[in-house]
Amino acid sequence: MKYSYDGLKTVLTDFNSFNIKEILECGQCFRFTKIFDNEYEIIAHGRKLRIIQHSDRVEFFNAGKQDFEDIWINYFDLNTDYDMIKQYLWDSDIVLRDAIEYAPGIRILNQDPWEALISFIISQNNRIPMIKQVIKNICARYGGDGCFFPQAEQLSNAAACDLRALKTGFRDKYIIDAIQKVLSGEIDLYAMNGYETDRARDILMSIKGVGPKVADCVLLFSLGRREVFPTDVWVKRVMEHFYFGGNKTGIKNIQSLAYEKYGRFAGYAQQYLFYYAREFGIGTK
DNA sequence: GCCCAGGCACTCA
DNA sequence: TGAGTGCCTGGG
Repeated sequence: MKYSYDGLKTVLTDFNSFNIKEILECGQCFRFTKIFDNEYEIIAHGRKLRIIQHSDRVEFFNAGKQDFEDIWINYFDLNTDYDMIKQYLWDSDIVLRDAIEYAPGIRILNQDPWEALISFIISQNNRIPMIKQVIKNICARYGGDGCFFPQAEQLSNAAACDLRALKTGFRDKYIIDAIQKVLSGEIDLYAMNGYETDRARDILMSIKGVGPKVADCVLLFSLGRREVFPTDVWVKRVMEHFYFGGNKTGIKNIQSLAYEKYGRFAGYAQQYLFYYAREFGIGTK
């Protein structure tokens, strides 16, 4: 990886495994807007970033050298060797090869834990365009002038009916519970980096409306736990398709198989599989 | 009008 | 302990 700042933008060159479309549209984040093919606006960590991908370089607008080093390198997981990970997964199981080849530019973003928690609570029993809209509504109402994702403090005065007016639906009470647990200090998301994964998952699941799937998404996408394998309906379908002859099976069977086959890289495998499954509608016919 | 979507809580055997 | 059911909302 090489990068330089030209006074207007930071330009990333000599990179591998980076495709902005695949990164953003593999289901891990919600605050982005497509401007053109290979051009997106992303809002994260209190910044608005415009990003344009060319064949030989990626341009980060509104990102000075300091922001790039302090925020975006970590956010885009640029210090992780994806070639090594893909090679490991490629060797570990033949089923993954098509999925990796189909979207070799996927990366797992390192998002803010609070934003990830609320976003994935909203995601349950919901569609992606609707999830994006609800998050946008919350940011517009509580995120200040920049419409950034509001911290728990900024949401401290929100009542369930206020949230419901922003189209959260029945998830309003879940968001309220998350706000209360964080504000009271009962849960400190930013202290969970040092916890064992199982302990962190249990703590997350003590929040109303947070089950295994939402907890695993928070662990994978914002707490760096790349060994977890969030198993939503798409991942369940694709796993049943590839490993269980298209027959229904339980989440536990799927996850234990994933840990067995993909090991500490199960989270990455999940992303390749999810993207592949959705693009081809695997298991829906 | 009905069905369903990137789950979860709740109820009841 | 596991299966069944209802849930906001809006687009097909």
